[in-house]
Amino acid sequence: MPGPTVPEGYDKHAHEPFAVTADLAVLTIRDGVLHVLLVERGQEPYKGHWALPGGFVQPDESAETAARRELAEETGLSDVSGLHLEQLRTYSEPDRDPRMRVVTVAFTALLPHPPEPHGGSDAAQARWVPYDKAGPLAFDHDRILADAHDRVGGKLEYSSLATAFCPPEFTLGELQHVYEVVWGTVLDRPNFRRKVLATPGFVEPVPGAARLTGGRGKPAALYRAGTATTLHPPLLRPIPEGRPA
Amino acid sequence: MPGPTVPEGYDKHAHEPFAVTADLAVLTIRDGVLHVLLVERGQEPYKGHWALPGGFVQPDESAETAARRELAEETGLSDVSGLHLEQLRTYSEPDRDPRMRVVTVAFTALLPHPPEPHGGSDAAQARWVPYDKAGPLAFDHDRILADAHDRVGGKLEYSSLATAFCPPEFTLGELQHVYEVVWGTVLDRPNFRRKVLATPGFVEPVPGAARLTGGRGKPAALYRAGTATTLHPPLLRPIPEGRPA
DNA sequence: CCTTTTATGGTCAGCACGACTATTAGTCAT
DNA sequence: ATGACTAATAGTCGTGCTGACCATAAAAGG
Repeated sequence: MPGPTVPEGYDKHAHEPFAVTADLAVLTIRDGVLHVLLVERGQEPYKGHWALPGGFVQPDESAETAARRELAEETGLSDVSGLHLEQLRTYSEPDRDPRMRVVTVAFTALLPHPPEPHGGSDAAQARWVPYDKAGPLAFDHDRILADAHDRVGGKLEYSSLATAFCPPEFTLGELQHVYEVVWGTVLDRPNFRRKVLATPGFVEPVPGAARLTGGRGKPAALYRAGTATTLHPPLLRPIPEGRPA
Repeated sequence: MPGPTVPEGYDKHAHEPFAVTADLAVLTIRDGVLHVLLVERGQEPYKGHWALPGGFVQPDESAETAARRELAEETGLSDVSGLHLEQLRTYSEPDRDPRMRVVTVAFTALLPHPPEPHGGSDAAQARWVPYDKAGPLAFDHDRILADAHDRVGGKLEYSSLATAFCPPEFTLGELQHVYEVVWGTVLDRPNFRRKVLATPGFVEPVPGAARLTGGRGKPAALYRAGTATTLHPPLLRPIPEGRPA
């Protein structure tokens, strides 16, 4: 395999030092509130500021691989293979890092059950922070986080993404809670139920008359994520339109 | 501004030579068929193969800026400021370029009226190729192109993206044609009309009783793109579901 | 003048959806 | 126990969107 010398046909400008990182917007629901995983930076720049977890892509990694590796490191989870990880977009403004040229590929990760506050391996410290209170972050991470929230909120409409926030077996109430928390709305429970059950492949009941205990009220039937990835018809969020400008 | 030396807090691995490129999936409709802009590679690797247009991101550019610059160069258009350009995703597999580590940020561009076959400035030659006949492309460009098509097809449902394929003033028949060509389906004309006109902000009529000539049949009223970017409710494509696997 | 073509207008049944009420089945406090 | 409370589930009903049609208007071409 040829080394990193410049082959003919490539402009030499290509070898300006581009560093490539993978940053993660890890979202979960804790205590009924949307939370995001943040780390406190221990180095300049933005030392002491909170930031999205992430790190450099290694020479033998894809950005996806790097993101999953970072996710495992930061969350301390042993098995991140089943977690939902999705590329968000790439941020490449020349001045987004004051020190050098860093292009970051941002990812969105969704976790069902929040692993305890944990301490990342290399990161200074990592914490779950309510999405609303995720104050000014380092670099352009505020925008990345906002983009991630937008993307997730939109994908809830036409994909079965909401199940990624839920454990393997969940109740329809838990599923509805995901929509309400991410969208910041309140949904009608019977109507939500009717819609979900009428969407083929969204969820499938757990046959063994399984029921969930623990809370008050009538026990709820358990469901598993179905085989469908896209929802037809979509589950539209209430009245988000009306801003034609 | 500090030079490209490694500041403390950055892992030295960050400085493995990552080249960053911006590649474009430029789509348009010619003669009622979806076309994509391809260039023939004049250099190894993949010399003689067709590929998506693109090029290296310069040190002072964002990927978006580089993409728009490349778009102007490849299409020969003087004004690309009004064209729809959207980041698709980033492809970073370590072996996607046999020579060196190249991370590419892919973009999708939509053109209303196809500029003539043109000859790009630096590229060997550029041609409009029907989407169906865009044979095996260089690198992983087949997948990029397929991803672009998927993305565009999906965004037609819930955004006013279709107007980006149309000239500033267009008929509802032309707009419908965009949907039919991208989706590969046939739509009912009266129903399409009713739906589009009922969606606030999608299109607005050109007041000056303007009408289009040139073809057979009754002249059609002209419309402009409205102010809305997202469609509520969405314009769902017929029967694309049913594949729960 | 008649056919062809395309745009536009309208009808009608089915059903999806929102709003709402009712019932069931648990926990908890007294 | 017993009643209050909570949450899940079931059902109803009217509005409005949708798909499948049919009909008419306005041009071009023979």
